[in-house]
Amino acid sequence: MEISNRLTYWYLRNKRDLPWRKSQDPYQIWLSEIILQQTQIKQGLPYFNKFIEAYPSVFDLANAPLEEVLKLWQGLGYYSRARNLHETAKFVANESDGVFPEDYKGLVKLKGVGDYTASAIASFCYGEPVAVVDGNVYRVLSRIFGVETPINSTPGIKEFKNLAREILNKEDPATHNQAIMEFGAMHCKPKTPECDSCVFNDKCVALKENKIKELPVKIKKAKVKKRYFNYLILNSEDRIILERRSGKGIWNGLFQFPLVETEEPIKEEHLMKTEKFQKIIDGQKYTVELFNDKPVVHKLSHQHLYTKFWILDCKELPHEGVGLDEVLNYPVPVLIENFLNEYLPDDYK
DNA sequence: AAGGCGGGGTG
DNA sequence: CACCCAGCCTT
Repeated sequence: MEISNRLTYWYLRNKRDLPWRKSQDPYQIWLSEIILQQTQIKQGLPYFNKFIEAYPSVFDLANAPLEEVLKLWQGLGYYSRARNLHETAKFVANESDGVFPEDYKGLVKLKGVGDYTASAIASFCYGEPVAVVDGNVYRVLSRIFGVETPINSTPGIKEFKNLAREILNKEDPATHNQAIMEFGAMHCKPKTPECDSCVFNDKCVALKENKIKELPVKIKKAKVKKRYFNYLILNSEDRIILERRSGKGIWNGLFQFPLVETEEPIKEEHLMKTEKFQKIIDGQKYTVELFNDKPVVHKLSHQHLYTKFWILDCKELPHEGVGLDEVLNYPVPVLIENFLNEYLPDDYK
């Protein structure tokens, strides 16, 4: 109880004023938690406001087309969150009268809702005494207790969940959970924690043993892969070809131009010999021009995409295509959006 | 148990 | 440059 009291004491004086903290509506809490998965509040906040404005209720979200939801989500990343969000909204609206499950057990069955998110909703909305463990909680607990078990190992996940349970204030789990996360985000920060003014600086094991910089321990993951993208912008009378990505890779459900991916950087002569290029150009006349002399490097967490945009001016498109005036209505990766903002004439924006 | 999935921000 | 972020899903 001692730890929870200190966290709450700190929290009540330092907490940020955030829109979802004014609400106990499971729809709003759920929406905020999905948006904030692996996402900092500063980045997620404008998206939360956009979504609440566009979809005030779970029925509004459920009735929207997936493409519209993806377009609103554009730029936030991890797009499976948006697809799961939409699917869960349809489930709650159509199969459950718009009522969310009212405990952890029911919540965790929803698509896109795991242990963390179910615990957050259950404690914030219903006061269920379940402990949240997110990146902030790992950091705070590992430092206060000096736990060196890797946070992304199976034993680590169990150990930290148990620790979080032990210190949980079961009288007010909502405030406790908010407090420990906010404390981790704003005070017990990864790089520059403010130990001098910390409410735990009399007992923090990491501080005492000078291990602040080493904790929490995390197992390193594989390094980034390089990929070489060549996008073909087939332009005929201000209409171009867009294709929808599908499958298990990046950007599933988003739109892009016809893509030639190669193992190595590629020159124009080689590009023209590729199967995809021949298929898309289909024997007709065209002129080709490289839009960007140096490849655009787009960095994801685990891939670096070296990208060239080739402008192909041709007589007709292989199919109807999309007018330049409506391209920006499609959900696209930031890489494509950035290109379009350079390529499109101003009157199309 | 391990790998994949975005984009923005920090030191 | 490395590391982090109110994690989850699939294999």
